[in-house]
Amino acid sequence: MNRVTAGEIAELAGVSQSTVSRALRGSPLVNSKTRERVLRIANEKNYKVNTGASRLRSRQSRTLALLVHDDSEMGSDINPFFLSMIAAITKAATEKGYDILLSFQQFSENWIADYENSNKAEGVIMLGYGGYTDYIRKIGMLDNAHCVTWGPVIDGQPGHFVGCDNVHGGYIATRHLLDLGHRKIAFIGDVSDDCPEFQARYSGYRKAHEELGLDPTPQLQATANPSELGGYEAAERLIDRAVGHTAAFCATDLNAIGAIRAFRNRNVHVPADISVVGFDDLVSMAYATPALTTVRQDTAAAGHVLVETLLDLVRGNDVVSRLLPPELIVRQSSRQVRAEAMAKSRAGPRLTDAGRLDNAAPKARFNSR
Amino acid sequence: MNRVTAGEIAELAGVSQSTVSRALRGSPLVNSKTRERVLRIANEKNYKVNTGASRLRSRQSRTLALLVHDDSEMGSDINPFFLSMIAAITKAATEKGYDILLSFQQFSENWIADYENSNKAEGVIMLGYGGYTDYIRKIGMLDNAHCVTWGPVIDGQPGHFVGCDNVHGGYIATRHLLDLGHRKIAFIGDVSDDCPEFQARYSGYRKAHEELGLDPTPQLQATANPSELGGYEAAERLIDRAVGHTAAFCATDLNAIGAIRAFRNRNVHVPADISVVGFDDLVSMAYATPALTTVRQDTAAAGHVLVETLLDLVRGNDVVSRLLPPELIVRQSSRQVRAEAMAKSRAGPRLTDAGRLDNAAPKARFNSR
DNA sequence: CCGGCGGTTGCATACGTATGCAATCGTTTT
DNA sequence: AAAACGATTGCATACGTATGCAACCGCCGG
Repeated sequence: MNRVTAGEIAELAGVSQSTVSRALRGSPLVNSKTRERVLRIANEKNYKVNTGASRLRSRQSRTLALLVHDDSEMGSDINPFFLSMIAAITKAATEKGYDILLSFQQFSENWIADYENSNKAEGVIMLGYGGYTDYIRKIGMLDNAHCVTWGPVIDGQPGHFVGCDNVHGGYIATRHLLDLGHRKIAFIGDVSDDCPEFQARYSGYRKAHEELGLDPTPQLQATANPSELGGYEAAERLIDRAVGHTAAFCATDLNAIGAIRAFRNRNVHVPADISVVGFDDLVSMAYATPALTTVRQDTAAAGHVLVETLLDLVRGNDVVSRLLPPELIVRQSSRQVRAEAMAKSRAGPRLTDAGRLDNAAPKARFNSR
Repeated sequence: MNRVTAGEIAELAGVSQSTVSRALRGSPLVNSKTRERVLRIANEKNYKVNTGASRLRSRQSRTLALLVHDDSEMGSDINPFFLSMIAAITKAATEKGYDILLSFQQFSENWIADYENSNKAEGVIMLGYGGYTDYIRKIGMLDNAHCVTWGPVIDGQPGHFVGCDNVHGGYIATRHLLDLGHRKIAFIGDVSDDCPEFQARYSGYRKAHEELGLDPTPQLQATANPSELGGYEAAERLIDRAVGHTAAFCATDLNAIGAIRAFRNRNVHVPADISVVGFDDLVSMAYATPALTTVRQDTAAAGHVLVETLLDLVRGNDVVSRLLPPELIVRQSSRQVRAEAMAKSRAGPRLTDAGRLDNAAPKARFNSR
């Protein structure tokens, strides 16, 4: 516990407490010689400004709350992508001199107001509340709500959002597969209104097709909740439909991992028989077998933009929702379509497999990020 | 910003500010009828206690700092295991009514004192400071340092540590391989003084051997820093040594993933030719190919123990360092040793591989955690 | 010589809460 | 009936800082 107060530092420095406060906060009112002396003594005595008093007097907390949606009741782990975002956001906030109050919460009505009413935080960043965008938009309409949400950015919508350009992400992923010669490309992911992000990825998928005058049948779309198991089940349904797909674009990396496992179980091998592209670029995707071609979201950039946007909001500046550009990372799960593969849409016994293919493939680049 | 104060609630409720404060904090001095009325009004007006004032007056912050070592300058991502720990710790703190202040920091001398001097936090939990255990032990000697570190627990050492029982973890992993008939088991991991955790895992590895009267040669140990690449390089060295190992116990899951990739590149297949066991049970290890047999550290339990230990410390109670029991999770990367494999220690062309083995193996349990 | 001005400093105060102490009131004990 | 007691409430204050305002000092221009 700190027993040293600004008053004691003042006494030691032969000045008043006011001057100590001003010196520490970098006020131009203080003579540089005085400031130097005060800082030296404060440092010697290991003095730190008492945050309680500072917050009370200044009515500022220099703290941002980071709310991460906790869906652990659904048995699923926290999405690794969010964990990467947490680190990025925290570092960005630290750079700006702000602390991060971390919380994993179930959804409830009054968080934002609570954080600000109690002066625990000056603003809130929300992560993983895709299912609650409607409510968040409502919150966003309140002028005094300092809240930025990582999520779908929709033109003209109320509220403040920062998100990945999912349409473009879906586009480059699909375009990559089209460029490899694939013409029957499945889409694995939820395209319902519940998941605007995934809808956008699907929309990019359609856009890439339309550019080439193609019109993918709805049969090629398989709904999956954004987990590994979701991808697994969706891929099974897809195989049973026998639509002749030679590639699959999955709305998330976890979907992709699940789909690859389902394909393998049915003796459909990636990338020999089918190419797979994911979305997110989770850390471990470079380690998967085969290493996953995917669309990377730049979490470090996202962290900076989220924090800067929120601080603008806090300062009363005008703020616009922002889209961040994703990037295609080509690894080993996607390759040129083979004529024979076009014919093979269902499982059958095969001798080749992922393992051998790795060796047969051109020397794989080791992507350890 | 909260314009509602306890005084205003008091006026509305027809009581004094003191009574409001007491009612909100659950003091037994308040009549239950009065308390009810105060709570109702406070709720209606969406009143929240101003944390600044509360902290100043009570000299408590009801906040714990969570310091995560940032080694991003070394190009490596944050260890996924720590990310899992962060979530667990935060949830445990929330249950106890404490907020978590999250920070990713380079190592510096004065954190703990700084957090407490400024009354930002009542205590500190440190994650990922394996390389600084000596310094942390010194800190631990200070009576007023409220700090618990996730790390190696060593009998009689000063300071407060909570950690996994790495010796036992190493033991059960190795014992599992021995039970499968393996007799030449490699150890991949750093056994230098820098990494007491890994030393402990190695010690468990030796203990399992000694129980059967075996004495693994030092040739079977390959040093690796705890990354995927470290495991990759160590495995390559191991293969070149041609010591005839049929199994490998890796100090971390990332090491294991890297090693499996290196083996595959040399046409040594897991688990056909060699069994591999990891350590940590990262979320994605169930998705790896083959799904990794590993030693799980229960992060949820770790979070609870860390928080409870720290709170005990804050309250001035006696505290003992605690070891948490790890658990062996058997998946597909380990299997009974084959006579022929004993002879084959170097790479040679093979037709079988992980993919086919998955199908040949007894129906693999899908472990999605 | 005086008024004034820029550069520094100190004084006094308020931020909103938690808590020791005194006060009040109704009830029980002697 | 007086006294004592328990339950409940209000009063008054201090926590440590940030900041408006006044004060002070040295110097310049008039």
